[in-house]
Amino acid sequence: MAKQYWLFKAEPEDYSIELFRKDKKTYWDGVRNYQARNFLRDSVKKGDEVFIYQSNTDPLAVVALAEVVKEGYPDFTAMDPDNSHFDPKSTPENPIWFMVDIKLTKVLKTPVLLSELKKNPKLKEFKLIQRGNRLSVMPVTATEWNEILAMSEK
DNA sequence: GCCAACGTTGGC
DNA sequence: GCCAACGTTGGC
Repeated sequence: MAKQYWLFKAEPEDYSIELFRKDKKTYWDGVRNYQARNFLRDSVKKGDEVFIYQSNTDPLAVVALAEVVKEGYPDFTAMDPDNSHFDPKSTPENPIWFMVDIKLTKVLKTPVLLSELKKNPKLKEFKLIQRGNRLSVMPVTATEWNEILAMSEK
């Protein structure tokens, strides 16, 4: 299958890029939205590339690139009562929530700001900038991927 | 199965 | 802090 591209959102309070820089590799836990879950469980494949986007912070921007190193498997934080993402409905026999593992490929020298993405006419269709979008895992087309990368290298 | 109420997300 | 958008819940 051809390589696919994704965008993962993170709030720096939850998981910052500084921490990712230290970890190098991490499990992407805490996704509690069914549409995003379906992507993680069914569509995100090993070798796919991922934009890491920081939300609810300043600046709002795509800040790093990552690569999927392990495909969807049950999110164990949903089964840990002490975890803030605990969901009693998810059990080892019947897990509801899924995660993938990613490794850091590159921290962008110049983050691509949300405000810049919105200004780019080529990215009019990009899901992230659509009004009301709340998905924390979303597909990115190859065209969008390349365009956004190019914006970072200026 | 409908839909109002409620909670959360996330930009501003 | 506000609020629009949208997902989820629960009464009927």
